[in-house]
Amino acid sequence: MSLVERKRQLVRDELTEAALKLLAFQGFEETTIDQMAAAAGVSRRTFFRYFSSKEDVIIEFLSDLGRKLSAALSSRPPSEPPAEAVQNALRVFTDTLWEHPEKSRRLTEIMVNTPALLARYLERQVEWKAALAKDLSTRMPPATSTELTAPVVVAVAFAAYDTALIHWVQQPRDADLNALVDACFAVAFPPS
Amino acid sequence: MSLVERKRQLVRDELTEAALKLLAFQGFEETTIDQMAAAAGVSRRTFFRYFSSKEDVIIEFLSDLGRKLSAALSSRPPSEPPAEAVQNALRVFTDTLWEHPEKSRRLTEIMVNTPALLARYLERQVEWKAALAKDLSTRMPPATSTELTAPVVVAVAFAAYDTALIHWVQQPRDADLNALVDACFAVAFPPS
DNA sequence: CCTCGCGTGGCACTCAGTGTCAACGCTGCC
DNA sequence: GGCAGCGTTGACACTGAGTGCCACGCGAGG
Repeated sequence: MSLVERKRQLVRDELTEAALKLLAFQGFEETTIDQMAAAAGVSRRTFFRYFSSKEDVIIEFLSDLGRKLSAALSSRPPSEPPAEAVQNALRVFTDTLWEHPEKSRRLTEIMVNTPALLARYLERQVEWKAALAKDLSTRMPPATSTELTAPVVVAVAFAAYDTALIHWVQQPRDADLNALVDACFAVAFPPS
Repeated sequence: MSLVERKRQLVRDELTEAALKLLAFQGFEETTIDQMAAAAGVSRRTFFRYFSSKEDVIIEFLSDLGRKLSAALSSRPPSEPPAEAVQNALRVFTDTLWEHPEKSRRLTEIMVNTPALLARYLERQVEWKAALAKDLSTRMPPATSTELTAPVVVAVAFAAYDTALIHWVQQPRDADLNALVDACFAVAFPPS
């Protein structure tokens, strides 16, 4: 990584860190961009050169998750049943969180409990779902499926995952997300 | 309804109608509140006395749907299996749309295709889900269910419904929403 | 006739987000 | 060393969303 790139990364981290500190004891709505910028020692204008909106400071950590999700799905063996393939693809989500467990936990907590952020998250999810449904429709057994099958399976999988995520942040800090996800998937896709 | 109430309703309708006209050939983002207010012949300040945000002009039609949904669920017979009860409760959604078919179709189309509006819709849905899950958990067969079962069932039901809704607006104007919903539910809750 | 209540419009203000421009610093080249 | 080019930055101005405040007008009732 070049010098300029590392400098950019430094400012970026400074900004997110400052934002997290402020959000911790004020809310999200109560925190202004001026405050975050000032806390990170840059101007308001510079803030917008790193993040396109106030929500982005928090939401950014799931920015390339869409690509990772698509890649994960298409790398599943074609023989795998659709529901199972999506379920396994969604593990990259948990894996990504596991790279920074404590930070991910904090971020998810804030995200779930802040309507504006949750809305942005769900907004992104709509795109992910569309992409995954497109991929998945190519691997559906043509006999038993309609054009609705793939989208519904994807939507159901995300519904299960989100339910697990929401319950996770309401539990003690060391709760096991994977176990919750598995439990939710077991309800959503009952083993027949 | 008293005189003042009818006057308020008149302004309200004027405002939504004006907004819809403007949104039709400009986008949502491109339409300003000043324009809507001016088109309805009131001041900007008055606009905010009727709608709490720009999105509200469009989203408002599903304002008391949450209450209706909860009522519908609790009026389902206790003997009904949970998934079926939620599915049947969600029919009030379609029924509400059916009260003004052509208008509902337009509104839904705009809503689904405008990220900001879709986000608001999903935001509301989060609340509805929480309420329904709470209701539903009281009618779960205790033997086979955990505390996750009710939330997952509700989330899956909404996932199916939303998938139907999204597909509905991509189809010809006279497409049957009920048929789509039933098809999506059949995938989400396969008859065992 | 007066006044109480309410809907309204106007005004000023904060904050999010964007465009523009001039200054600064680094890098490479003469 | 000086200079040109390029990217980062900060300052300023501007639009649009959303809110608080106050003063005006109007109908209802004493």
